[in-house]
Amino acid sequence: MFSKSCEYAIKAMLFVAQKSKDENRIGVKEIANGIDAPEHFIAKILQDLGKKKLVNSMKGPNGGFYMDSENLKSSISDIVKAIDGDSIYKDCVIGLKDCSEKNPCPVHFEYKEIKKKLIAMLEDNTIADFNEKLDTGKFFLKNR
Amino acid sequence: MFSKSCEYAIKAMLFVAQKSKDENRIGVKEIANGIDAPEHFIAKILQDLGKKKLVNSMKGPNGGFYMDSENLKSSISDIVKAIDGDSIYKDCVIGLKDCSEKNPCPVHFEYKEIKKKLIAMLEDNTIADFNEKLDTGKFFLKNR
DNA sequence: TTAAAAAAAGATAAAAAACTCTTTTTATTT
DNA sequence: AAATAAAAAGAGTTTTTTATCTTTTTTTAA
Repeated sequence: MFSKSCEYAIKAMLFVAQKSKDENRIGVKEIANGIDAPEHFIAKILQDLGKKKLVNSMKGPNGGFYMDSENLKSSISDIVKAIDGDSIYKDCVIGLKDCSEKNPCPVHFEYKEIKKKLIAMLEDNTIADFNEKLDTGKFFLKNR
Repeated sequence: MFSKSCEYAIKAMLFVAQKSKDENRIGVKEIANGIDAPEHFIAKILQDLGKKKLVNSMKGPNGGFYMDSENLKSSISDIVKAIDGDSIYKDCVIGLKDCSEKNPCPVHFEYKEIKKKLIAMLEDNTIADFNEKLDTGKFFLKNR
């Protein structure tokens, strides 16, 4: 469904949000560790997310990644769009270049409903929402 | 969602089913053309599907691919499993190695419902069903 | 004002996926 | 039996994705 980069991106964002509360910043190494991802690889991804204003960062000692209140309002959808683009939103399941109501592939109408639900899910859940979830201790970003 | 190979596989299967009615066989070149896919590449994919008994073939002049009544009973799910394996069925959306009811990722329960519908769709639709659809002329496997 | 800590940037490498080309095998038709 | 047509098999190549390593820049703190 999502690329590996995108999976890492989602996990990294949730992790940063969780760990960077009250002015705290968190380093790439800790993030990589916390979500079980290759350090240099998520560094790249976070740089990318940073350029796209989904996360903030500071260089130097005591630097790291963090989120401001604006960042916390992002949805999973925002992250997915930033990393994988909008292919999930517009591409045909079986790869028809121009699949539409007027020119539908055989699964077009059946998938339409599922897609709608999927998009709703991605758009409705904000980072802040997940923050609460993770705080309950009942959800995980990696398997110990 | 699906790999390119899998997308081609689905389209090729539907195309063969449609074009190989009453004892007819259809060649790789025609299939490639009919679904707008690279010839040698789908040849491989069809070989694979053939080994897995999802489609039949004959060598030699007048040979080609065709489907028997058993083959027509396959679902999209069968094709997906043959090509992409069962990752769609069992993998976590954000890539947790062991994501389960007891050890859920933050989106586990939201995605669960969507996944259920997706799988139902893939399992409920047989090649025979699609055959009827395509016969109406209102659905397409490629953009002219 | 220098040393250290951290992200940013750049460059390279490894692995996987997508695609192509060539040869072999099998079946058919003349 | 020979020529031919088609899939099967094998062996690349290219492109994309994933991952790593190195250098540079920025910031802080001693």
